[in-house]
Amino acid sequence: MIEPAGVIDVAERAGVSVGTVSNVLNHPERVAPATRDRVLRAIAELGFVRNEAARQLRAGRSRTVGLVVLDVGNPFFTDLAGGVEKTAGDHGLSVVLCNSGDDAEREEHHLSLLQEQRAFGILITPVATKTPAIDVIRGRGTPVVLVDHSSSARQCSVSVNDQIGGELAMAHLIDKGHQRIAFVGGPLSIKQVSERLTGARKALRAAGMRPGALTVVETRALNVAAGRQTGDAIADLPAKTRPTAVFCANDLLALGVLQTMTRRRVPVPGELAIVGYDDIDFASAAAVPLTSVRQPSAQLGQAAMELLIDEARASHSHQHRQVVFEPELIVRESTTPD
Amino acid sequence: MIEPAGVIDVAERAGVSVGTVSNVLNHPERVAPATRDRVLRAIAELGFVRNEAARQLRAGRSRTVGLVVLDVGNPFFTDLAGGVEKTAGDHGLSVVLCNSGDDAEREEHHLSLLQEQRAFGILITPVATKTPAIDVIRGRGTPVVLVDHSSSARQCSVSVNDQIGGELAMAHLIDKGHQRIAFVGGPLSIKQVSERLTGARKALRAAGMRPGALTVVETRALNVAAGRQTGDAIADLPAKTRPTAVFCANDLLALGVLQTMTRRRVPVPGELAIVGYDDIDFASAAAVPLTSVRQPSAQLGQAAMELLIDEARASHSHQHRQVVFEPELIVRESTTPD
DNA sequence: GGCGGCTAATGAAACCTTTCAATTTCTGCG
DNA sequence: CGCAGAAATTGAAAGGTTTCATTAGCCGCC
Repeated sequence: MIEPAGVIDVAERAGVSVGTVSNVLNHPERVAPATRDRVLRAIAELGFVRNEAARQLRAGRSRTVGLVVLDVGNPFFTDLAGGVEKTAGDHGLSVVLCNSGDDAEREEHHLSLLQEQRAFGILITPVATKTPAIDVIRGRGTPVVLVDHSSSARQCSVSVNDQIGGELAMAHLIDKGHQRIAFVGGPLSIKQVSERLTGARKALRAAGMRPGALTVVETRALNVAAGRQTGDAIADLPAKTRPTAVFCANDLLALGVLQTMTRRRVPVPGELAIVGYDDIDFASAAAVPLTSVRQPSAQLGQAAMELLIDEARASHSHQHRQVVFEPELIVRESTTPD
Repeated sequence: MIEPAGVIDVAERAGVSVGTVSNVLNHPERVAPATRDRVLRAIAELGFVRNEAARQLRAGRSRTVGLVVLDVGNPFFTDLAGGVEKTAGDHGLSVVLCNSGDDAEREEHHLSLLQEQRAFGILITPVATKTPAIDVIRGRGTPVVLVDHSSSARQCSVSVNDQIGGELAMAHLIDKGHQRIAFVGGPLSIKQVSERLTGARKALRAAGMRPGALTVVETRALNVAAGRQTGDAIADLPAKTRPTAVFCANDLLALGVLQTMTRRRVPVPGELAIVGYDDIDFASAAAVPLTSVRQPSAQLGQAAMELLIDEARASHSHQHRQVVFEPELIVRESTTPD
């Protein structure tokens, strides 16, 4: 293990000053080609690697953006992360992916780490609707963009209209003639979930059906395991009162429900139609391909990153914007009997 | 946007020296309780946030470990990342997740960023078997642990025995009476893929079958799309020469193949049995629940992180170790006709 | 030959924290 | 009351880069 070389060593070897070395690294056009080559050679010979900590200390701000999501296990978020990372890369920024796991404490922990790192900016799908820590961070001058979460005009956000998504899903089920429908999702404190539910209720009213036609089953989490559990609860109901369709707040839940139905030989969609949400890759590969509400996840990530960059670069003239995408219903076998 | 406060401001406000402030932050036991409280109050009042860059500059090394994986879209890797992150968190380290996407160039890019950040250590599933950059990094004193990749004694690694996994899968198919089997996976340059193939061939020999019984279909990638494509190619073959079983190098491929078969009404496992690899959550939720080779992904991550910490803390007395886990075959409907 | 105007290169200061040897303050005891 | 020893606090140095006001070097033109 050799002592790592610094700019000073490079400068010495190349016979120039440290300032010149720095210029070769950051403003190559300012230094004469001959000198530049000499410096570059010295860098290669010494195996010099720039110390990002020192650069950052001087710059006062890092080149890293934090992306805090609710669940890395959910392909929706990894797709979104893909969009973020691509756009970030195009602007010379790197991304650190943080998983809050829908836990406010972990979210807070990640946020403080990001602040200590003087993150360039933060993209976050917050656990709670009201997160004072976020305002504090923005108050300190770090741009923050809310992702998959609509918001007031006081901050930038990127989202998909969850009410419309809920309406699309519900209207589709009503259209197929279902009279007893269950909404499966939770915790309801998650905004996306409650909005989708609101949309579903709206569709119910629009169709002139009584509110009792929709039963809400609140789950503890939005993953496959919770779906399986809920599936069992539903399958246990007597066929007469059992819902004939479920609208799940995301695809993981839907896949869990579907899995239980398959195991317990409840025909889908014959006895139970299922609609999911997100249209992840696995939705179409499921036991019965899932009808699902598609969200433009990668575009969402891209738009969020672009907003963040705008807020960072034009900090004074920046106008907060709320970008809202439209979801799209993808109909598959889980709601359409052959 | 207020000027952010530094240790100096805090010291001034609390009426102590900067050294004491630093001690409150890093060695609270060294400072008298009364003083400590005064400093903590000043910190709260000023909204002081430690500057990680400066701390790092002084320390010479960061508290971040890099985890470079082949595909964040693959749940196997996100599960693995979960294990890594948990273990890292327990030791006060944070993790940055980097996606190489099986592209050597992106891998290299991530590695240089990690070096510039003076990463505490690096966990990597390398794209190529031979990656000189890794040796250079280790030579500079940064611990590196290979993940899901066995290796020579000259470095730490954590892996699951892929040959045995291949053998298990293949032996199972042979046991079910299949005589024409396809191996689907690629690029074969990925070690995990070629090892699984080697294991499959071994099982073939052990069963006394001719090598021609196994056809190798090399894919461009290990994702659902590649699986769908291969599925079409297989389904296009005349029933007489078509394999009666496929062993896919991972579950994403298997799900893709399965999806095509379902769409094209080729009965699974009736006309085509399918075995996957990794046993991701979605494998059991598939159209036909997938038989798959389970890997202890989270444990893998945990073990890798522990090895890394050992290498970092006991750098001189450290003995490189190769931890190898055993995979396990999970049999489901995709290979067992009712 | 001298001088203006230009490009290229210089080097010290600043960024903020941690460390550690040195100093001050406290405690208990003779 | 003084002193030894322990405990608490101090303050300057170090860590590696970037910035920017200066200085040096060069060219062409009067």
